[in-house]
Amino acid sequence: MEVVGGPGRPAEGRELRARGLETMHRLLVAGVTVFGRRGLHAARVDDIVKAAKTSHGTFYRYFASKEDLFWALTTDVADRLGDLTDSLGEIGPGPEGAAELRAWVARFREVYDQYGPVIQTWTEAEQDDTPEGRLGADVLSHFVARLAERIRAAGVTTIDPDVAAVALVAMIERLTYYAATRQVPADAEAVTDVLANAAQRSLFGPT
Amino acid sequence: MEVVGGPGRPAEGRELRARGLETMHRLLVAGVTVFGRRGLHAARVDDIVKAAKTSHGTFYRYFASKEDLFWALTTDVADRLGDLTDSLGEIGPGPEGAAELRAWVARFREVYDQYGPVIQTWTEAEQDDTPEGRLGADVLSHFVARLAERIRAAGVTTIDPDVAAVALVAMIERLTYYAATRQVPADAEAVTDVLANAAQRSLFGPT
Amino acid sequence: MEVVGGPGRPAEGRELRARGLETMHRLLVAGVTVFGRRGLHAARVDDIVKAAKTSHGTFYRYFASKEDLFWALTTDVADRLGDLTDSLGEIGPGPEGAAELRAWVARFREVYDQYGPVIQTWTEAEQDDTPEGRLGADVLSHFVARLAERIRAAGVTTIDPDVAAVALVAMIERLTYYAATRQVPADAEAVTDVLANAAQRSLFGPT
Amino acid sequence: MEVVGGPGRPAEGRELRARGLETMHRLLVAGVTVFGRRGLHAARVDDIVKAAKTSHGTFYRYFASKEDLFWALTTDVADRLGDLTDSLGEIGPGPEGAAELRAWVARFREVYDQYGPVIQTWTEAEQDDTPEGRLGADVLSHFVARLAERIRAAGVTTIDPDVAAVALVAMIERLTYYAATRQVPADAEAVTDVLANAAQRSLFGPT
DNA sequence: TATGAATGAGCCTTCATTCAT
DNA sequence: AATGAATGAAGGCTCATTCAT
Repeated sequence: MEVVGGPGRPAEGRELRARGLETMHRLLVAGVTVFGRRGLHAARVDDIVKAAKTSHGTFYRYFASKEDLFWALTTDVADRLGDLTDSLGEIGPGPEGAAELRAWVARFREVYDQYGPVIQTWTEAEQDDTPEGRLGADVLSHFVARLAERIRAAGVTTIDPDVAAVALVAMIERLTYYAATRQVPADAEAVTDVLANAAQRSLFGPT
Repeated sequence: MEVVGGPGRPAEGRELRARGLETMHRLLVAGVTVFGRRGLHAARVDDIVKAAKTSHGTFYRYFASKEDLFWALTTDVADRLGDLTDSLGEIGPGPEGAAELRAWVARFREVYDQYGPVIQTWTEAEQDDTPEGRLGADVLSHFVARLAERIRAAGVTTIDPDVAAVALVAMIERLTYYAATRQVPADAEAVTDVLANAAQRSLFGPT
Repeated sequence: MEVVGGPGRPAEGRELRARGLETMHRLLVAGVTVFGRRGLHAARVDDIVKAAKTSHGTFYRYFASKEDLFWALTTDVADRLGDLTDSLGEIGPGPEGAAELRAWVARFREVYDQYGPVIQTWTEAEQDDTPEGRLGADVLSHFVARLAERIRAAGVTTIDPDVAAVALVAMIERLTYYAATRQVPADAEAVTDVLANAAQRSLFGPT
Repeated sequence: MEVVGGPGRPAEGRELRARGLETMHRLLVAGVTVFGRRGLHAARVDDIVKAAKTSHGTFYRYFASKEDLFWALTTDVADRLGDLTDSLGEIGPGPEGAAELRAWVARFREVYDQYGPVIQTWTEAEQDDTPEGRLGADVLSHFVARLAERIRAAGVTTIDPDVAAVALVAMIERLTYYAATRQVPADAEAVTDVLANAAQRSLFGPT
């Protein structure tokens, strides 16, 4: 569960030296862990700070609030999922389409391995009605819309593409979650196979 | 979003007169609403009490704590889902199987209409490690196991029944959620159709 | 140092029973004391709460913040000073004018006995630029303007009425303060005499 | 608002090179500004450090604490006011006395122009009960006592010299403050005239 | 049975001060 | 001599829960 790239921006426009950068990175990683363990509301800044082996004062040097850290992480995920979304190529009933779908699901899982806990927390009831609170939902909407477009492009007519897209994303997200948290007795590959398979078959019938 | 039957048990074993029953019922209903709007942690007793048009003191006459109310609701849902689980008959590639599945999905949606917000909150990270906290997860596990059993009984071998069951439940739950919260532009019937359809095709190929 | 009338309004529009009213009153009185002892910024809610023999939670039932309590007190003083301002009758070189002025100074001292600490805190540097922060300054401005008007009406020309008014208010406020805090070895009557006397002589020459 | 002479003593007894002196001077000036803007308690070291265009670490090379800086400034003002106090010559009903008083008020204003914000902050409630905290009050007391002595020496009997002295100082300080902060629509000369005039007339009758 | 006032532990946030470079 | 990162004690505020009426 390592956070690799995430730029992350300091509260104001300060320039950060290597040390500061490292500290902020530790906080981001700790955020993923703690939000994943307790959820946004129940997570205490104290937990995050302890996980990052730093102090309260330091936390607020880099993030304006607990929520700010969460949004920073959300933005990171949004970027990753945005890239992922755009990377879905043509799908279809044939083996190439199946391979494409499978590769895509595999890449989704990679993002999930890093940011899963953040994504899960998006569903923590109704992140209020602030623009930031809706960010998670927006990312998912965009994600779904793109998939629907691909399904439509593939000429699927036996099923409503929009609804199907939601259903698929739901399935992928939840199952990946169960796999990541080991609530399902199957390894990553197997789960990816099942997902790609089920998706393919739901859309196009048996391969 | 009305809570109809809910057994409802007072904090201790007191006998309740009509008025008390009424008050408790209002609290249960308010609980569903408020937990759905804000999640377990962010929900304030004050919100619930206001929604139920009663007072703090009264709340604690009926429930030992905020969590107690939540568990009461969870138990209600558990009962409902337990019944639902057991009601799933034989499924298979034929039209009878498809009808069975569709009817089952439709019944699931009924429960979801009443208790959706509670079910969603089950996913709020890490309901602690108390037995009650795990109740939600347990209910879902049982639900999934039963479905896996039915899938296995139907002779499906092209796909791992356990994994497939998780995937289906995930899909059903999430999509019903989107439909219930109107995040998906399709009416209840359409969504039920898509779900039953996709499930059937994932498991048995095209109908 | 007793706060008598001050309506004081609860955070929202709650109706208050006798007990609540009494608690709020204790908080207002405690506020005067503590703000007077430590100033607005250095005063801790904890101090106020202890002085009022109540708890943190209770404090926030009645006031949204420390500043809110302070503004409530400021509003009270503003009312009192507003009344006082309007009550200044005709002044002039004769004995009636002198008597009027003396009575007015005496009434000022009464207000000061109750709310002095709040008035002093108004001068705590630049209460920011919020409307509330400026309230204190505004009250004083109005107070001064009214006095200037009376001076002008009395036909004083040897001295700029506006400047003279500021000077008088300054003198009255500070000296009353020193008297109230016993930093000056003279009793209330003596100080009132000196003030009325000095004012009268500054404006109209010796009596 | 420039701090010119200020002895300036480093935290310990270090010798300071030109650069260090410069830095310390910038901190003293920044202190006057910031304390004036926000008061002693609300002023943040961060504000001062930013205003002086230096860093936290540097601040503590020169001053042991925020209060230390404040006391340094207070000591400076004390010196200036001490000189001023001693410079008040004979006053009396005649034109020489009037001229003396006027010149003295003008000199007071000069000090106030430089250190006004510090003097104002002296009134911030209860500078604790430390010797340093009382320094401001002590300076004023001494100032008042000296003036009272001069009044007594001038043979004034119609008014209590001690009380009159306090009243005059209060008037001078506040009015100078209003003039310095432009809360009064009159220029420096005019205010000085009014003050000298009012003082003279209060003590000795019309000139 | 119901109400609303009171309590206080707990969490978020700030900021004076110290430390490492 | 200077910088900026780090620290942690304090203090504001919230909210679950209890109490008195």
